[in-house]
Amino acid sequence: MASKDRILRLKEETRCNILDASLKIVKEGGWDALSMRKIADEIEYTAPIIYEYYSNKGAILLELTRKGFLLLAKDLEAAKSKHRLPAKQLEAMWLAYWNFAFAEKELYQVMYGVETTCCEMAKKMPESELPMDLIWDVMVELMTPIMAPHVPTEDEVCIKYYTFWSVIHGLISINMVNRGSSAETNHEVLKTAISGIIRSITG
Amino acid sequence: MASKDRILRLKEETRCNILDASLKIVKEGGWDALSMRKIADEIEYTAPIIYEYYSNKGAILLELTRKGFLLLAKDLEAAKSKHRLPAKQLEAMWLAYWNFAFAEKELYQVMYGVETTCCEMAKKMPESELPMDLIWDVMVELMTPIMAPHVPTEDEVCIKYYTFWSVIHGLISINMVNRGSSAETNHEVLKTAISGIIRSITG
DNA sequence: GTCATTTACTTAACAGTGTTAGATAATTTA
DNA sequence: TAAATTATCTAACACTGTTAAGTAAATGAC
Repeated sequence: MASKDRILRLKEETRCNILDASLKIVKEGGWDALSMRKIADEIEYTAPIIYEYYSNKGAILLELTRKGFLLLAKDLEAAKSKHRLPAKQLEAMWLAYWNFAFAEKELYQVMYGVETTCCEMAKKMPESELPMDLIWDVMVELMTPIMAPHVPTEDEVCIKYYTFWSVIHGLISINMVNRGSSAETNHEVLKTAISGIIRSITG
Repeated sequence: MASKDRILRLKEETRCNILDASLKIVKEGGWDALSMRKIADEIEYTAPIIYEYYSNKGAILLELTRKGFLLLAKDLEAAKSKHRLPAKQLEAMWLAYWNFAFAEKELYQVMYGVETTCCEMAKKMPESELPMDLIWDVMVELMTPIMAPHVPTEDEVCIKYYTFWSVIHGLISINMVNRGSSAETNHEVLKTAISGIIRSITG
């Protein structure tokens, strides 16, 4: 029954190919260009086949966001591991977050609903794999020592965390929509914001 | 030739009706529900008629964003006029910005490309009516005295302004996508962020 | 008032979308 | 080899934005 395994492996492969094809199409022609028939073309099948791997187009987008968050989490972990001091780690992580958004622009877009449909989608995500919940724990762990000697309540940490997140995400999305100001200015804003918040957190 | 005037007035009215109908449809069924045929239905015409008022669907969205920014600008002006101290004015304006985003959720979405298509659109906007350029002047005027006695360079003001904007917009969009945390927490974040930045600006 | 012209509006169609049902070809099982 | 299962495709449905051609109504000139 080794053939069963081979078939299962092939199925897993086309499942993956569908995602790859989708991302390729989006990278080439934007989110509007993404259609079931084009995906099918790319993987050399006809459209209905896709529905044996994903229940609908939304499921594909959902899987792409899942993939995106996994990648982001990996990047953040890597950034953290490059430093020892919590403050430095935090700074490196948010910088990595920023870099990810532009390196994987299309993924970031689907992750944070730069599209209405995705917006609805994000709300349908199972609690356990919510966007930033994965990273939340790590961040909180970092922020608490930074705020020492003051021992923050959970609420305090929460507020600081959301502020942090907002600054970065806001900067990114304004940059994407509003074609932002110069790259230098942007990086300046980013650094100012990060160090400013870290300073405001430091006890 | 008074009939000419009446006809022109009627035309202007249906032009407006198209926008109203669009907004109504979006408010009832989300951005996905918006279609030319549904708009036509709403204004009791057939679809092709719309193309005599707007060259395509994108033009309708563009006009909606324009309308949105005008409304926002009015709200901000009103908020400012309620205070005398620059710091208080600035705070009130950003609070008004926040309130607008949720009171006119659909407009805010089309304004800041919570949709890919809109994203592209925003880039096509004529320089003169760029999203925040209208408000820019007012903000800068406010920030300079706050930063006194230090006389900031244009770059410094720019960076502070962008930081401000990012915090608020980031908070809003994270809230919209990620169904945010509790309303109290959010308001806390908002106030913390606003007062924090104002404090960091104050010379 | 009649006729020609313009304007207002509709119907029909094209090419595309997501999605489903039914037919067909290929493979595996008995 | 025959039956049953699986893989795949074709055709269709109900939409989408958009355009071209046709029809009815209002307006103009004589």
